[in-house]
Amino acid sequence: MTNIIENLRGQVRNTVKNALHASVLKGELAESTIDEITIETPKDNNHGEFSTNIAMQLAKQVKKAPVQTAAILIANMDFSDTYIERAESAGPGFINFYLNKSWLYDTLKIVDRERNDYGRIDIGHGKKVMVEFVSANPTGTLHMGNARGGALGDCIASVLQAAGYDVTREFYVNDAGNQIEKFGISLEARYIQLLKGEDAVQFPEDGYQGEDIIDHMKDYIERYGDQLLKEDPAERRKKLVDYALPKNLERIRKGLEAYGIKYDVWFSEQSLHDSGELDETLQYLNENGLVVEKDGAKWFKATHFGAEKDEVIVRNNGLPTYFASDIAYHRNKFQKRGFDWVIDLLGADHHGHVARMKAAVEAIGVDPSKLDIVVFQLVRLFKDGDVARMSKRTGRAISLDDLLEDVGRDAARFIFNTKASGSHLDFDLDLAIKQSNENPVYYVQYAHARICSMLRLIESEGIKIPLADEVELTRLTAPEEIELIKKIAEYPDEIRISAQALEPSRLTRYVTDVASLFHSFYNACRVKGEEENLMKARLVLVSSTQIVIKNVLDILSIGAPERM
RNA sequence: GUGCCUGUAGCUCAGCUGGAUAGAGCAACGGACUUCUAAUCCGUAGGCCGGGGGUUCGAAUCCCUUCAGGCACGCCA
Repeated sequence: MTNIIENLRGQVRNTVKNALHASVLKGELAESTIDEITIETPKDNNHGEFSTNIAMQLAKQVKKAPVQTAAILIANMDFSDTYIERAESAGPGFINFYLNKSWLYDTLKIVDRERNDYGRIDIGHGKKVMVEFVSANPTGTLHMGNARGGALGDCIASVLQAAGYDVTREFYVNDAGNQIEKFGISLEARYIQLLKGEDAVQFPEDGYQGEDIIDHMKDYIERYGDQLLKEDPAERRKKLVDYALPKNLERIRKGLEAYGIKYDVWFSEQSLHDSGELDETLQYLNENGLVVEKDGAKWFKATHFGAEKDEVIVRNNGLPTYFASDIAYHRNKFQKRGFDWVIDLLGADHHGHVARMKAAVEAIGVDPSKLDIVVFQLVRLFKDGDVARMSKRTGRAISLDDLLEDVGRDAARFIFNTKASGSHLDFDLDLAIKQSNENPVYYVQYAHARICSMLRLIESEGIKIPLADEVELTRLTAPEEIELIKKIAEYPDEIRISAQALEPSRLTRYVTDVASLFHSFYNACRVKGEEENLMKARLVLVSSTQIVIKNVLDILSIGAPERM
């Protein structure tokens, strides 16, 4: 639960703040106001561990050149009880801070103490947050878009858990409304076609063309025969939907589970109709003057809340729209179930939903900042060097099941989390399948397996992996060792940033960096066979690296193999 | 036409709240296995940060404009 970097940053910030006070008190600097002292981490090692640009920001107020201000501040700094060794003015007026190496050795002690919990922080304070993701129509199978949304949503949820939030993963089941109608009509058409021939009935223009619909009906006929031919059509469609829908849902559930995703709640849209919550919501909006009638339909005045246009919530045939259910659904999330923060994941093709959903949340009296909608860009699939166009209409998309079979869960989850959600993702199927160095997931897993192998060998020779407190960590001085420890120290802060940005893709990059620094260390330094104290110190470092890699892969739900 | 996303090395992408000399992986080229896993490492090369303006001590980052690609603009979800 220790964020090392954050603590150090705090030390630096306080040092600067105190120096600023002291300088003003002594009359060396004019009084000034500054919102916040920003402490940044320079990318160049020669610039120390931390730096601040305060002297440049202050230049105008104190009417002094930044370099001069920096010098005054440095002269007034007190480093006692901190890890800071020295501060230097550099460049146009930066102040760079150089730390005493002991912070690195203390880092290894923290990792050793926290073990599986290393990296966990508590910025969430147990706040209740829901992450709703995938929520695919149960009328068909899962496709590449769902696969990206799934990997992203699940990892966002895990990162938030690691950051101290109380997280609920939820799948919204669209088991009501228009698309279920279409589902029924499609099933019915296939049912009749299978029994009476292709030409017996025309397949509806906007029906679901997928093979799975036909398969469902083949199975149904096998079990129950043709008795539904004589049935009233509405009743017939209902029976077919009642048969196929649970099967689809079960298949979706199993597919996602194989992908490493387990939901806490499967929430039924129909339940909002049955419980009366949908009607209540419509009534609430109506009573608050947020509904207008036009052309026989009822519209929600989304424009009142900054949206571009109003939205139909009840059609002129009297049926509520999907959007109406979604308002009731969010009312349920916030008000019935008391979530403090709700995160919805949406594919870019639904980004039009963002503005109206925000408006709707405000309309039901909830602070819209409590709703975050993460819009992720669509996936372009490459195969044999060409774009493999996926078409939902013809049902020829690559399914999640295909993906898991061809690519595997680890590679798929890793690749989907290498890109920021906002960037378009090219998924190279051939590369993903390849078990070679071109495929980044193996690079990380290999580092882990390599460490496990080293530790196994050492232990087989009767040497115990020592505790960090028992060894001379100051023996670790090689640049490869220092860089690796620094990277390990960053982990808790990396969790913090990933959680705040809702970007787990940072973690795949982070863990790749750890692996890379480890491999460099491995090639530069030997462990087994070294002088005993050095070997022990390195064993602690190697073991810490293993812990960090394992912890990150756990968050991403990617396997950490002990052998490869 | 309007709105949103994206434009950074040959390819795929990082670049946090504006900071110091723009990074990584892959591909290319040259090296390293009698020693803890070579699915590895070390090195070389590769750039008008789409273009043009502006804001300021300082811009890949912020603002305006323009070009290119993706997506969305329904009483579908």
